[in-house]
Amino acid sequence: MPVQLLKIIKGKSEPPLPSHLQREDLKHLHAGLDYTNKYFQGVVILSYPQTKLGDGTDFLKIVLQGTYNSCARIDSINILIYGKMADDCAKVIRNGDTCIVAGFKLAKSPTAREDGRHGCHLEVSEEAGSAIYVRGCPFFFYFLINSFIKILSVAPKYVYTPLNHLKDGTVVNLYGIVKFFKPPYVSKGTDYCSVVTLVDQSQVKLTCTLFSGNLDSLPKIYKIGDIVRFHRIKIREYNGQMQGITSSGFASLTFDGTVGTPVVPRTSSKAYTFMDEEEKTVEELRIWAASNLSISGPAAKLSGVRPMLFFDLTCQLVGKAKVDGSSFLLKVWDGTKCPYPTWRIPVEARDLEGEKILLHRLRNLTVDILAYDNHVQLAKSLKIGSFLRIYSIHTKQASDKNEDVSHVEFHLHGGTCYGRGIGVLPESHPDVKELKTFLESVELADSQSMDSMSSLELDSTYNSIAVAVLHIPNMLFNRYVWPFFCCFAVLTDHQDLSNTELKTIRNSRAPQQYRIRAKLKTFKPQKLYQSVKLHCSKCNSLQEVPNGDAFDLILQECAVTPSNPELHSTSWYESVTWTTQDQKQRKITIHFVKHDEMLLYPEDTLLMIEGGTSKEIWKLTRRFKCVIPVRSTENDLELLDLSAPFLLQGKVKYYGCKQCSTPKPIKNLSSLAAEPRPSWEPTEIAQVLGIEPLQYVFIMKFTLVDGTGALNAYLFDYEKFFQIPASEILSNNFLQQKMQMTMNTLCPPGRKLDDLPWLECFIKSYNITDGNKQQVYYQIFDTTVAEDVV
DNA sequence: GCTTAGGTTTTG
Repeated sequence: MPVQLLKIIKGKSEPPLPSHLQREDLKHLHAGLDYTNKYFQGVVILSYPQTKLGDGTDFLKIVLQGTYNSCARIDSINILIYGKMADDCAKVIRNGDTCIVAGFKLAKSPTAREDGRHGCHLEVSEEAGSAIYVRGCPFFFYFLINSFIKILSVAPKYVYTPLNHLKDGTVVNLYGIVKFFKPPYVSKGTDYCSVVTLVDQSQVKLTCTLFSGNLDSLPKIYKIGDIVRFHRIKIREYNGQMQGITSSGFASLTFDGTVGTPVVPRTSSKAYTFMDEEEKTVEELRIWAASNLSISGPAAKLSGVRPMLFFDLTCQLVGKAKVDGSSFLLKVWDGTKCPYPTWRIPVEARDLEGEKILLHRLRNLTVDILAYDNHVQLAKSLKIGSFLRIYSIHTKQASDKNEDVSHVEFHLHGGTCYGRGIGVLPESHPDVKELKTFLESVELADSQSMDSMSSLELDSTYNSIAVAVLHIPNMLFNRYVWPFFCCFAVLTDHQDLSNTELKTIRNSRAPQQYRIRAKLKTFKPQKLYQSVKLHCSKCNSLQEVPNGDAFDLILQECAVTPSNPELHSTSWYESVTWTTQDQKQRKITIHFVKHDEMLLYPEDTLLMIEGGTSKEIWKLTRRFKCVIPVRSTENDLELLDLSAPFLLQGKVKYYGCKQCSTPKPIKNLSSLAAEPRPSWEPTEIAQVLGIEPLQYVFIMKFTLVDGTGALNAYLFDYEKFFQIPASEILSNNFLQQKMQMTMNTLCPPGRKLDDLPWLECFIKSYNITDGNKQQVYYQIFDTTVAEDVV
């Protein structure tokens, strides 16, 4: 078997390689030497399409990256494979596979000057007695390598054309804010169609007509104000205006347009570039839109519908039924009750799809929506239980025959004017999460009331639910609109204590607990970011959060030590080395920790990195679950100095206590990796690595007054007081704003003492002995800033 | 490779 697949079992190849073979390093390959008993090992980083030579011989060229040469400038070599072996290899080899090539001939590489690879290439064929052993790279690893390469490569530089610079007959990339859209619908041709009108800072509008046979490859726009990035859209002139139309290779990303929400692209494309620069563009468009476009507030609820209007409804599908050829019935609910009697469309029981019990139980909360004509096909395909946004539903008032009572009808008329149509929202959509939670609370209330109430009483319960629901859109609105947001009260947990005057507290012995009513005269530090510290719960020490420069310095120092190739690709991680494309040609080594080999998701993967900069590490944290910076020693990988974070997850750097940590071998991570679905919790990682984790904490000094006296109380808070995790505030502008707003409300700058708001909170007193002097201190506890609306 | 639609409410 000249081409053989190997498995690695406990670090050894299975079947074992012939014992006479010796491994040869890339740098020892020189023309004219004898390589009969040598083999070369490398990772496939590129394979060209299989071809035939002039004489009909099969031919395959692949590129291997050596794994023994992490310092060398040239780290890859071309392998030319001839005859049947080329055919065999083409069938099994993929990027990321480890290849062992034995019985090769060495020849001068004619392309070395252009491709920058080794000056020689290896030639192999069955006739020459060569053998190739391939160790398959698990698919997930292959996927990770590609993700990794994409993140750290110099990404192709896309140029984006402003909407006022579009020219007829060009294919361009562009950004825009969605001013109007038709959700994808079935066209009269072969494809789905979606019409999208965009606008940007140039105030110029562009209507794009997008076609695709694949519903998924059209942009995932859910509301006006979303932001899109289109690649390779063709510009044409139509009726004297520029028009966009899908061209081959069209791709799109869609973002929520709300200022302050995470910039996460919605896309069906697995391979897309999205870097800091793109994030900045989206944020700029969001800010521009917020002050230049009027984007409507929260969507309507069934409890808010009026007859004779058009509205968009976010709802869940409970039942569906065919009515006739040109109309289709959708039974939906959103947890609120329509204030008018609504029509019921009679259908045959056997035509009605949906859970009978649920349909009956929710009969007073569901409404019948009739979808016509072109919407029928899409309506038919909807899954019961899915979450929908139905655009431009028409409510019509009509009287029942022979009766005076009128009812409201819900029509989704034919055609796509005004964006009329149906969109399926993914479960991950924030509005769906919100709706789901609400629906669950309604169902719960419903099932509880079912036991004790008659059906007549049930109806009145629904009415009261509907009243409660009316407040929800306001809450939604205010979460993101800061000028209307205010926290004006401080709530406490223990309701049994009554208020104590500050004078009384100052005259009492410690330790004790009190509830107080006081004003916040002043607080320290005034620069709020200075209030964030790192705390060790074991030795109770506090320290400043190291700044980013310190981390960079440590990384630079570590990068001097090259990665030790002996430590690459073990039983529990796979390693890849990468040379940066810039002048410095730095080596970066990534060790992907294996867990369940079936897992395909970078976002669940932990990796260790050697030789990266902090910028590269942050890039990796955006795509992978955890990043641990490490360095090589002779025998093992180890953590860096504990002045550097031992782990990065999301936007948070996790530090360990220098006094209390006793770092254990990195190998201990493999025990976590062996779990079926590791959660990679920072605390668990810290534990197996022997790290005593430091926790981010807010430390502040509040000077409180109440007319009877004043006292200084310390705030020591991980999350509870501000409802903001201290760990996240340093990397999140939005949270910083929120904290500043909270403090401005508790202690408005420039306000006289009389005009300050009253706060209620808990404080406890305690004694600190310093030498022979005893002093009483006060600390705020069990207190949360309440959010409310002015 | 070509078509589909090309925003501006149905008339059930």
